[in-house]
Amino acid sequence: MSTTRRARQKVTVTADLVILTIRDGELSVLLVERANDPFAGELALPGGFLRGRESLLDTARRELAEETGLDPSTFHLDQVGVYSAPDRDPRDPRVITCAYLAIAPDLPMPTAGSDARAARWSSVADALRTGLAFDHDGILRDAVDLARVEVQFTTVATAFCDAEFTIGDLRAVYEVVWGVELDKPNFHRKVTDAAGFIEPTGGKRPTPNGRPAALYRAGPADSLSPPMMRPRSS
Amino acid sequence: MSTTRRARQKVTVTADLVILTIRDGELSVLLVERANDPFAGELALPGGFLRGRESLLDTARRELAEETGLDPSTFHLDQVGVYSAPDRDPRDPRVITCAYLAIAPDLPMPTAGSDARAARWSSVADALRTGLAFDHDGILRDAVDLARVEVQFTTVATAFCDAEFTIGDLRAVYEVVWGVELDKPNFHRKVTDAAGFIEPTGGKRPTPNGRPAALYRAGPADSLSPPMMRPRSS
DNA sequence: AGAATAGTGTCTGTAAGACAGTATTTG
DNA sequence: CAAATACTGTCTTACAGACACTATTCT
Repeated sequence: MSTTRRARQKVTVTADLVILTIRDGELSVLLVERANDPFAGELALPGGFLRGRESLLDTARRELAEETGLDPSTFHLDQVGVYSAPDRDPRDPRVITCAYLAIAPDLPMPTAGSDARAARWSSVADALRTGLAFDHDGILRDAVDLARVEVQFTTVATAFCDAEFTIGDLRAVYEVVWGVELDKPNFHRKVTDAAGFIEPTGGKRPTPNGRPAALYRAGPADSLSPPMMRPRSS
Repeated sequence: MSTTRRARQKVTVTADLVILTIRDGELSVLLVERANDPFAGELALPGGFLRGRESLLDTARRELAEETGLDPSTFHLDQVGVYSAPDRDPRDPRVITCAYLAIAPDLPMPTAGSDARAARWSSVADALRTGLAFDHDGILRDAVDLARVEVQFTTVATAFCDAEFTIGDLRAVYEVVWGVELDKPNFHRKVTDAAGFIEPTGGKRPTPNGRPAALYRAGPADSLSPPMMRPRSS
C-alpha cells in the first residue's frame, strides 16, 4: 500500500452475480435484460454498485435478495474474482467489478419480488453461445469453472438441491455440472460413506415406476476428504 | 450491473502483493515498513494504487517489478481476492484492495533497484505473530492457504526453486509450504512419474557428503493430475 | 571402509471403477 | 409376473504409504 499520492484515482466498483441452478437437466444462470446503455437490450449478469459502508460481499448479498426475493443468508456465496480491464465498460474506463458465485436450488422464479428489471433463467450453454454484455462471458466461464471445482472438494452440491433430496438428485447435480455420466452404484457408495456430506431423513420419495428412493438432507460437513473424483480429462 | 444512479460512489483501489519465497528453510514473505500514516512504522504488504488505464494485474506486476527489481513476466501471479471491509483503512472508509500471490525463488534481495521503501524478508510465522498493518494479516493467511492448494494441484512449486533444482529442493518446498515431512522415496517416484512436471537437465549437483543429486528444470505442464497428495488433516 | 545422501524395488492397504446381482415399487 | 428404478456386493486395478535395499559420492 503505497503512500505516494501520485496518480491515485477513484473508480466505480460493482458486484456482479453468477446465480447458478439446475433447470430441466441443464446448468442455468440468472440473467437480466439491460434497460439502459451501454448494452441496452442485451443480456447481462445481475449486479449493482457498492453503496455506503458495505463490503462487496454485502453488495452481492443485497443484489441477490433483490433478484431472487429470498433471504440471502440461505445462499452460498463465493468470490470468483475481480475484473478490472480498463475498457470493460465502454462508457467509463474505470469501472471494476467483483464477481460472486451463488448456488441455488431450482427456484419457482423468475424473481417474484425482484426489482423492475426483467430477470430470466437461461442455460449456461445458450448464454455463452449468444453472448453477454460487458465481459460477462468470461466471468460466467470462470464462475462455472469455480463451481466445478467447488462441488469436487466441498459439499455445496447439496445447495443445488431442495432441502430434501435423493441420491439420484445429487448425482444429477454432478452429472450436469461436470457434463459427464457417473456410475450409479459407485456414486451411491461414495456419498453415503463421505462423513457429514448427507444424512438420511428416513423419508422416501416414490418414483414413477420403481423402488422409491430414500431422502437425505445436507450434512454438517463443509469439505469433502477424500474429494469427489472427477473422471479424467480435467 | 445496475443502471440506477442512486448511491453510486467512487472508491480508491489498490493491489497488494504477497511475495512468498523460501529462505533458510522457512516460508517467507516480503514486507515493507510504512513511512507514512496510517500505520507509520509498521510492517505491511507491498502494494500500490491502480493507475491510469491499468488493470489490477498490471498494477500488481508493476509493484512487483518495483519491489524486486526483476522482470515481472518471470513471476507467477495469482489473484487471492478482494478485501473491501468498510473500515480496513482508518483514514478512508472506501479503500478496497485486491491481493495477488507471487511465488519467487530465493532472491539475492532485499530489493536491489527498488523504490525508497525499506523492504525486507520475514518468515510468515513471525509476520503473523507480530502482526501487520491494515487487514494484511488476513490477506497473508489467505495467500498462504492459496499457495498450499496451488502447489498441490499445479506445478508452481517449481517457481520456489531456481532454474535448475534437485528433487530434494522440490521436496523441501512441499515440506515447508505444507509444514509436514514427506517420504523421500515416494516423493521421488511421484514427481518423476508426473508427466510434464519436471525434466532432467542431465547435470548433477554435488552434495557435501554423499551421492550427487540429478538436476531438473520445470516441465511444460501447468496442472498436476493426479495432484500431489497432502498428508491428511487438511 | 564408513558415513551420508540419492535413488529403486517391493509389499500392503485403501479406494476408485466396472459390473453382477438383489430389493422394492407400479402396472 | 415384467419392467423399472434403487441399492448392495464383489472383483480388479491404481496408487499412496511404509520401508528395505542399492548406488554414488566424500572423508
